[in-house]
Amino acid sequence: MNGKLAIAQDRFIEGISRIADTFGLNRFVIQLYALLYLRDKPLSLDEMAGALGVSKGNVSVNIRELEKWGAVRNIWVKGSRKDYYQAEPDIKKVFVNKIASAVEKRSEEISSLLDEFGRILNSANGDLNGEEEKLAATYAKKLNEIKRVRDTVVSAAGMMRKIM
Amino acid sequence: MNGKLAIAQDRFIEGISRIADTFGLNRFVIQLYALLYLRDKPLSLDEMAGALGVSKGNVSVNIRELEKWGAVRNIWVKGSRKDYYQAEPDIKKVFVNKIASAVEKRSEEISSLLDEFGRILNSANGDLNGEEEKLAATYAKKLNEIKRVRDTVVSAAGMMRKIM
DNA sequence: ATAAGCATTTAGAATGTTCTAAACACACAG
DNA sequence: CTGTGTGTTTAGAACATTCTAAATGCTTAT
Repeated sequence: MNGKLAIAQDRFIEGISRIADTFGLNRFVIQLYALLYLRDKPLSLDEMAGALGVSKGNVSVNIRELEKWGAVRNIWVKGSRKDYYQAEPDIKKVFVNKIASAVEKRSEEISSLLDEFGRILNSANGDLNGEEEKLAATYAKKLNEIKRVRDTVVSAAGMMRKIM
Repeated sequence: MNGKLAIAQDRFIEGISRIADTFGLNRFVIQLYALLYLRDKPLSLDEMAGALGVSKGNVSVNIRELEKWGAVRNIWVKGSRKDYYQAEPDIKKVFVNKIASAVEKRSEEISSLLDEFGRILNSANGDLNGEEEKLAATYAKKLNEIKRVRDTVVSAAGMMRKIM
């Protein structure tokens, strides 16, 4: 491959994975997707491992993570016994879906945490002295505030899905 | 403090920090903010360290992280030489700002990465054979696609700021 | 001046995560 | 059958992050 193209590719893959890293995504998973996305054709495990300078086992486990995201799919290549993978071409769909579904999932976790918090607060209601009553009231106020934050974030994620 | 209130508080702090962790946020920073937010009054470093079962040095460094976010502020308490900190009460503002500004920052990083990618591609333009030309064209197409994703995400973040 | 009470910094311990190389299991070809 | 080419799993090495306890340094009180 032409040297400049190779440089461009490596630079892109490196940069994009470093950025994704700051959002808690596994750096190498993103590198894998970036490679397949840029190349826009099916690659085998060995080709990916070679292109990224990494072990085959590593590729094996992380490509399946991408499959779970729906970011990548297994391709049948006639005459080869190898597994080939190709990136889902609609990157917008992949990316926005990933964000929106992460938000929705966290939102559910928060909801159930808040429910539990509320239940414990209620169950404490009988046996509180004056000072504790005040604290319990503060907690209850906070609980409602957080619900509103959750709703804002969820609705932004929904909007993102719509305008995508 | 009443046992049930303490349980509610600990459960909340633990749960919320575990959730935030999956977004790449430091778990303990979130615990600190959650504590101050729930209590809704100024606490000293020692009180925080005690409440969270953690060293004072740890609190010292992470509370300043929260200050940088604008999530917490230093409070003067008459007659005490200690530093007290209180949570910014408008959690929605804190939270939405944090998300929106993270998105904006990443967006700039992506923009400059894409610029660089484009420049290298252009500079390669002269000396490409047929096969390489095709690859370069693919790369260029991808570059534009990513720009559109970036714009979608940025505009969702902006919207979130508006509806907050 | 000296001591006491703080917050901060630091060196390194503890913990958590990611990666590799080798072992393994399976399918197919000869 | 046996060997070869695959993908997967695994044990532990390499690396990165987070935390602590102690050292430090600053400020105030006496």
